[in-house]
Order: sequence, then C-alpha cells, then structure tokens
Amino acid sequence: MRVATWNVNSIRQRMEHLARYAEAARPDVICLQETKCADEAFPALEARALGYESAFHGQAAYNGVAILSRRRPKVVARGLPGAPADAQARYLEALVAGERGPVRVASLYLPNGNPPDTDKYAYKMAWMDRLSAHAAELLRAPEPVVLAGDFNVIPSPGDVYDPEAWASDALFLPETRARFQRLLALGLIDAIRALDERPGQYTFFDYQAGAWRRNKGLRIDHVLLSAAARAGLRSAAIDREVRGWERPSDHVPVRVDLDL
DNA sequence: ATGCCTTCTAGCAGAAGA
Repeated sequence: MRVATWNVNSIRQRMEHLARYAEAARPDVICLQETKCADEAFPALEARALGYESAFHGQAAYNGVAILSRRRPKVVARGLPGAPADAQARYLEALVAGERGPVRVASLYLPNGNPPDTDKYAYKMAWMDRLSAHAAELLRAPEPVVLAGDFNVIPSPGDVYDPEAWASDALFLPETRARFQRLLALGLIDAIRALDERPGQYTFFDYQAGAWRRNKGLRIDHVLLSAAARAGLRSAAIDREVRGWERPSDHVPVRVDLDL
C-alpha cells in the first residue's frame, strides 16, 4: 500500500494540485493537513471523483486534517485523546484496508509553537506529550501503525538549511527535538531516515525570500512507522517537484510504499 | 535587524503560519 502525507495549506485552494498528485503518484491513502475547512465544506465529492473516500476533522480557517483512502477509512479517533476540551482540529486516526488486514493510519498536524516564550509553545509541548502517551497505547494494538503528518519538528541539524539560524525556533529547540526522540524511543521509526541518511531532504520551503529557489528548506513532515509497519517498508520519498507547480502549498508530499 | 508570501475571515486589515 502506498501512503502519502501532505500539508496542502487549504484543501479548497489545492484541489487541482491534489488531482494532479493523485494521478502522478497514485497513493492508496493520502493524509492531509491544514485543510482549513469546516467539515460541511470539505470537498468529499471532488475527492470521490479522484477515486478516494474521505474522512475529515476540520474547522473554519485554521488547522484541519483528513484521510483519503481508496477504500472507505473507518475513523477510530477524531481529535488527539487526552484533552477533550481542545477544539483545535489536528488529529484524525482511522483503520484502512491493507492487503493483509487493517492498518492504523493517523493524519496529524502538530502545533507550530512559535513564539517559544508564549502559551503557544506550552501547548505544543503538551500536545507532544499527549501524542507520546497515545502512541504508546497504539503500539500495543495488533495492527501496523502509521503516524503521518506535519510534525513541525526539525529532528536534526541535517534537516534544516541553516541550523544556527533556527536554534531558538520552536521547530528546533532542544525540548522539541527531545520530545520527538521520545516518540522514536517508543519504537516508532522515521521512514525517510530508515532508508536514507543524507542531509538536506526538505519537505517545507517558505513562500518568502525565494526559499524554494534557494533550496532553503526544512524537513518537518514525517511518516513514523511501528515495527510491524517498518517490516513492510519498501521505499520512502519526498515529492519535492510539487513545490515547483503553480501556486503550490509551501509543503510537499512525503510518500512511502508499504508491503502491508 | 526586519520583512519578504499566502491563506483565512471579514469586509479591503489583521492574524497565523514556520
């Protein structure tokens, strides 16, 4: 099964890009972030025309996540467990049909957290703690687990064009990176890094200052795999050419092929 | 040192993103 994750920065602005990407990459499952779209406005019929059934958890203007699947996804969590009052639409988890049984797939949009001296960073830290607690639960389940999305975490200096310039940013602070490492320590594997250790493989290029043209990027979109999912990992790639399309998202898709 | 650009909503300016 081929799974892609993509922060589209508004699904309604990016339907043509989604159609073009679906045609070119032919993923079986697409995790979307920053749909910026209330549930009643989600373009489910357009997605169906592309060959996908949709599950979505959105809100007006901000955030919003979705899972598109060739076969109807069965939603098992809408919102990240552990804070029922949290109204930000950042987490959706579903069971999707693999060739040998169900696969548990989450589409997540982890908080940015900037500026770091505000409650936004505290929210990010708390969200990451909740994600770790929930991931520990998931890893006890029988199905392979795929956590895919915009983590807003630069894991290592090789994942940013200028580590020193980003040293005090919420995406790269030691506390942020330590919490990401804590996720990996639970037994989750970074799919890109499992197959390719080269630095400079970016998934985000800012709209400003010619970041794309100058290859000034960040690797902040990730696919994390449980051991069972890792055992099926055949390839992982970043579809960076999408950033060169007309009126693109500032993020590009990350794609994995899983023999599951 | 700061803004650069793009999105949203509301209503043509401000917030958020990373």
